[in-house]
Amino acid sequence: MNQTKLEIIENTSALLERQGYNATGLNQIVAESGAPKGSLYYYFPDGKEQIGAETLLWSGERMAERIHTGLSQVEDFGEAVHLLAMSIANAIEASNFQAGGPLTTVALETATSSERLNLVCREAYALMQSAFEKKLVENGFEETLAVHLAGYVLAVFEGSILLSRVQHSGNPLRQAAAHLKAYIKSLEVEE
Amino acid sequence: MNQTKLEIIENTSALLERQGYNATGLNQIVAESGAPKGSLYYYFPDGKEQIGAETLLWSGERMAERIHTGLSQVEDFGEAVHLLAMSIANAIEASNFQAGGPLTTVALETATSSERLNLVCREAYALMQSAFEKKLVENGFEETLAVHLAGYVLAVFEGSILLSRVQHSGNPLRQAAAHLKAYIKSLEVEE
DNA sequence: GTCTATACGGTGATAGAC
DNA sequence: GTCTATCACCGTATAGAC
Repeated sequence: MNQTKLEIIENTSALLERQGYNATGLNQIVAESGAPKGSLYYYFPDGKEQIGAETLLWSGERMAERIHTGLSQVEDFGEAVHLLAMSIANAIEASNFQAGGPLTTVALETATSSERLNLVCREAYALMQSAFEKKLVENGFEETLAVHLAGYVLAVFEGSILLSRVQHSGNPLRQAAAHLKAYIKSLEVEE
Repeated sequence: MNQTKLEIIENTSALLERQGYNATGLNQIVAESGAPKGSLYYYFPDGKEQIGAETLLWSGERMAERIHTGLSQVEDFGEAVHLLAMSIANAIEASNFQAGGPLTTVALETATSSERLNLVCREAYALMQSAFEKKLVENGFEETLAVHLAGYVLAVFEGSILLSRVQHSGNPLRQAAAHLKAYIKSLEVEE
């Protein structure tokens, strides 16, 4: 990918994370990314919606990677998920609660207002869910259970990250991680 | 509360639920609510932010009520939570995924950009969490566990409602409800 | 590929008549 | 209490020079 284009996407990702889609203007994107002002519509002929779509897909891929590498630190799934949640909680606090993933806010803003952005959000979440699912299968979970459980884990992460950002504290995420770990352990025993 | 003011708040609540805060304009609010156009700043001297704040608090109270009455249908907490989730899943589908609570989107949009709205979101979530917590205490859960567990339940609801809205299917919420019920049952046994 | 200038609609907010 | 008129500003998008 072109260097300028990548720079636009990277900076847009950060803006969407902080402000969401509707609050982020094109002027702000070119200002923050330092990209040539006249080249925006050259790289993204469809305008803002295309910038959003490409940014969200790119972000989803990076998030899935982060989940994958985070989970690979420990073999046991319950422990690995707990560790990952703790590291995210620290990162959210360090960012002054402006981090937490660019997807959630935009996904809600566009769930019914832009089909293009909605579809790309679905794909991004699917990538993240797959990362959890893969680790579950490695841990010996049966395939269909792994899919459902991965969706549940994703929901817990998203919900507790939301509460952490709103309450300006990493604790909701940390407590959710503890409950999630306990639940997964109870499933591992039964197998 | 005044009739006109209430009508503005009710309609704003629906708009925030569908579109979020930044996508909702004052013109749209007066159009949709049928309220006298000139009276907006009479009832809400601080403008849009005040409309948002009062709407979110009002919505939070109503959501907490709904949780309370929903949970009171069944005695057992695990069963009650499951039943509530199922009824929300149906409601979300019936709304074409435009429902799911006005808080989540606005809470994320304003988490770091408006202190006033952030504080009112926190209060709204606290009301909802209290509704879960109260039921847990009634079920014999120890106080501090009840608080933490209520926060976890709230996170699971928020996260899985998000996924349901994005994926245009009530299933993420339904599956999360099943996992949540199983986890709660495992805690009940231990007590 | 990148620039400047600009079109055009919509935004939140205010003033002053009634 | 409610209306209309109007403000200054910002949004996305486009045109045309270079």
